[in-house]
Amino acid sequence: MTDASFGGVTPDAARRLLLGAVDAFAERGFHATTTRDIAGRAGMSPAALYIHYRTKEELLFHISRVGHEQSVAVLAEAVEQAPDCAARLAAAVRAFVRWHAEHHTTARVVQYELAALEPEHYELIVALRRRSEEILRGVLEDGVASGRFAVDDIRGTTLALMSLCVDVARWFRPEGRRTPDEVGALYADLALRMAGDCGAAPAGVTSSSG
Amino acid sequence: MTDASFGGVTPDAARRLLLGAVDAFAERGFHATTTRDIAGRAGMSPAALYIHYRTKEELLFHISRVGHEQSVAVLAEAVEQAPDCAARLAAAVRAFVRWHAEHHTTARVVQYELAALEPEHYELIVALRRRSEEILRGVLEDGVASGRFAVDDIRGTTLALMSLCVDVARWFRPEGRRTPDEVGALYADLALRMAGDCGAAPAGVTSSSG
DNA sequence: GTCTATATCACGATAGAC
DNA sequence: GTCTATCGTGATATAGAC
Repeated sequence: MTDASFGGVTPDAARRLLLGAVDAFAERGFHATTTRDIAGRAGMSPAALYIHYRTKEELLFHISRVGHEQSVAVLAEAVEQAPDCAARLAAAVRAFVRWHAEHHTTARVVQYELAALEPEHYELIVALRRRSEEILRGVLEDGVASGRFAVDDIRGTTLALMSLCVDVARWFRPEGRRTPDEVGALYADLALRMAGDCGAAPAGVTSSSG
Repeated sequence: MTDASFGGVTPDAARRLLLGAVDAFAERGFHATTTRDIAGRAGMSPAALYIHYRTKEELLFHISRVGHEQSVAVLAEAVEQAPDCAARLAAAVRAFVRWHAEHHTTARVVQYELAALEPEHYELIVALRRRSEEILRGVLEDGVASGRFAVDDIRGTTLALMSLCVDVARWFRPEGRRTPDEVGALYADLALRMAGDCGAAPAGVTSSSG
């Protein structure tokens, strides 16, 4: 099992099913995954799944909700702790990317299997996702207002930043040449460049801003 | 039908099936799409599909191959025509993004349904995709060598650029607030910033190539 | 709560008439 | 080449014993 994010889920069988579903969905996709496969990974019979979850889709919804809540929390925490807006952007992107790399299995399900959710579940998840976008956009807006960043199209740049961070879940492999932290650091630098950050690059010239 | 990229496919029924498959795969994903659905969109019976294609997977392979070949061609052409390396990067990203936005239906299938391909087909497609990456990396390398760009991690930055461009296919909607050309222009500007382009106008003044 | 066994259904793909 | 009809398979989900 790739992920420790569902440690709080009880009973034990429900958690094992959840972890099995994450792995299976990430590998094959929701529709190509069978309930037999999920139950098998959890060491149970196919029927046992339905004791803990009403449908296969409910499993996906559970994974998506917990995953999104976690990534939003990570992002929000990173933004809170940084002193100025350049540090906030760097910390936000770094933390968000690191989460998507470390939890790439969960993240892949969370980000790329949304279409398989039932309409009302989908709406709920999209609302969560919008919060991530708003946090990032807020950082960009502050930086532009304070003169630290130079961005014409804030919405468009936010969208691009989200794209960049989220897509890490698609290509990241733990056996690859970069650690989650290294990808986070690279992407934080790229984000500052995209934001037109003038104060950072050459020699540690930092102008504090609100 | 959203796409005119398969105009050369004959006979007519084979093309209609291909176009139906593109739409269906883009909407629901490969595994959630039924052969009945594809045939229905083409105005035919389920059995007719098997006159023109051996399996459902063969349809996906055909779409993926043609789509990838087109996007690589668009990218290669853009790179060839530009005079210097900054113009090359801008033109490459602009053209590549525009293709992914204009052909977002095809592009979505091409980029996000690869996992459903049979192993040998998958390998063939991945080889095509690698060529896109190499073109972009080449532009970055030239720019760094000539001193025009400032990039530490060329491979990583290439990966990020690819991510950014390709992900356009996931979120782009024709009814959204930006045209394919506008997204292309924005992303070309962002790409120059990511490359640390020093010779361009001061940060924030988006005088990108248009 | 978990199992074995199974109901029910829809899928991909084929057969054979025209 | 296209149709109607259908085969065989494997899917989700349920029933009922333990």
